[in-house]
Amino acid sequence: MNKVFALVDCNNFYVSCERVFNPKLKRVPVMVLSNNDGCVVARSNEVKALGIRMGTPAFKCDELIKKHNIQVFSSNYTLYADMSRRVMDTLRKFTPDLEIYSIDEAFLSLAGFDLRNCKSYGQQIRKTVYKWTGIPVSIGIAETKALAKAANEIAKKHDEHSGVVDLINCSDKEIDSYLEQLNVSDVWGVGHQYNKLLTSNNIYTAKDLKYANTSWIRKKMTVMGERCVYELNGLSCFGLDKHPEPKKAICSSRSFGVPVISKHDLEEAVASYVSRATEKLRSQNSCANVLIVFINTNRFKKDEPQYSNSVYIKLKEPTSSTIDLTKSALSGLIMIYKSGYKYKKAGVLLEGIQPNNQIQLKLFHSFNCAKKQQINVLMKTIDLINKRWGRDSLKLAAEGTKQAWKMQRARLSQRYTTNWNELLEICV
DNA sequence: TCTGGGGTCCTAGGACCC
DNA sequence: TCTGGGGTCCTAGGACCC
Repeated sequence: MNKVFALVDCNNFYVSCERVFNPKLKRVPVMVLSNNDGCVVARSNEVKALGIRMGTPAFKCDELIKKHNIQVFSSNYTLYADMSRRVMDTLRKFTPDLEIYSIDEAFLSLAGFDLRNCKSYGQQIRKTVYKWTGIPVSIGIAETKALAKAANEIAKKHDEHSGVVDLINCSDKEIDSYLEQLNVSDVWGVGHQYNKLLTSNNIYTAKDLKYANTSWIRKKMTVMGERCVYELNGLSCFGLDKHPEPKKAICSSRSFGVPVISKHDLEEAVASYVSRATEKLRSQNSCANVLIVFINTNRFKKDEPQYSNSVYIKLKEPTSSTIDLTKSALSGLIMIYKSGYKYKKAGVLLEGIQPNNQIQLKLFHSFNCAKKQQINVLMKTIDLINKRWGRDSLKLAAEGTKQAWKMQRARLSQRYTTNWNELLEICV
C-alpha cells in the first residue's frame, strides 16, 4: 500500500492558545516570549508582517511593541500543553495512525483512505479541530514526510489554498511548481548552515534541491541530506513513528531571572532541576547512570568575567531516585563552583538511560533490595501527590522555598483549562 | 534592565580487543 | 626497506528539529 502522510500543524500555536480564551486578541498583533521573557517564540500574522523574526530578543522589539500596541505574553506552558493534548485527541478521532511530532504538529497516515478525497479529508480535519478546540491548523498531504512538510509550508503561505495543500492528486509538474515557490531553507532538514552551503552552490529552492546530485549532497550533508533529497522525489525514507522510543538523554536547565552569585542559590536551582529531570526519567520507567551538571555566566555580557564549567558524574549504579541524584549533583556542583562570578544559567543532564527492567548489574551490586524498594515507593508517591495537587506540592528541602533565582514571567496569562481558580469568567 | 529549553542523529577519531 | 585486518565502543563536535 502506498504511503500517504498528512502533516497537521497548528498556526502560530502559542498565540492561538492565548486567543482562544481572550477574543480581544483576535486580529491584533500578539506575540509570546520564551522563558524569562527572553526571546520571541510565537508571532501572530500581524507581528510577522511587522518583520519581527522568530527568536529575536524581546528587548529589541520594545519600539515596535509600543508603536503597534503588540500584546505580549510570557510562555504559559501549562495552558499550551493542555491545548496540545486536546488538538491531538481530536486528530485521533480521524485515525489511530498518528505521530505526535511536537507540541503543535502531528503526522497522520492516510493510507487506506480514498485518496481521491485527500483535500476534503483535510478540510474536514481542519474544521473539526477548529470547532472543538478553537485552534486553526494548516495541513499538507503527500507521499513522504518531507513533501508533506513542504505542502504544509505552502498552505500556510498562501491563503488561496484555504489551509490544505494536497500533493497526492498533483502531477509531477504541478509538484515542481509548488517546490519552486519554497526557499531551500524551508525544506525539512535544511537549517542555517546547510542553507548557506546550498545557496552558495546555486541551490536556492526546494525544487533545486530535489534535482541536486545525491552523491554531492551525501558528501556535504551526510546521509540525512541524501534522504531528504529522496523524500522530495517522492521516495519515502521516514516512516510514521507511532510509539516514540524512550528518551536517551533528559535535560533540565533554566536561565535565572536575576544573576546568581551565591553557592547556596545555585544549589537550590540545581536541586530543583534534578527534581524536574528525575520526574521525566521516572515517567518513562527508566533510570540513569550518568549525571552532568553545568553552570555558566551570561555570555552576552562581554564586560563581565566569564566562566562556564561542567562535571560528568558516573554513578555506581543506575537510579531514578531524586534523593540519590540530588546528592550526586550537589557534590558535583561543589567541584565546579567558583565564587565571584554572576551566574546566568545552570542545568543537569541525565544520560546512560536504561529501562528499569533491564538494568545491567555490577558484579558487586548492592543487594539492599528492601531499601531500594522503599525509595521507589516513596518516589512514586511523591510523583502521584504532585500530579494530583500540583507541581512542588512535595519537594526536597534542598530545592529551597524562596527560590529567588526563579525565572521571570511577568506577562503570564491564566491557566484557563487546568486550574479551578483561573477558569474563564464570563460577565453578562 | 532585558538574549529559551529540550531533544535527535551522524561522523570522525581514539582506545581497545582478538 | 619493512610494521595486518577487522571489529566495537565511546566521546566530542556539528548539524538539525520544534
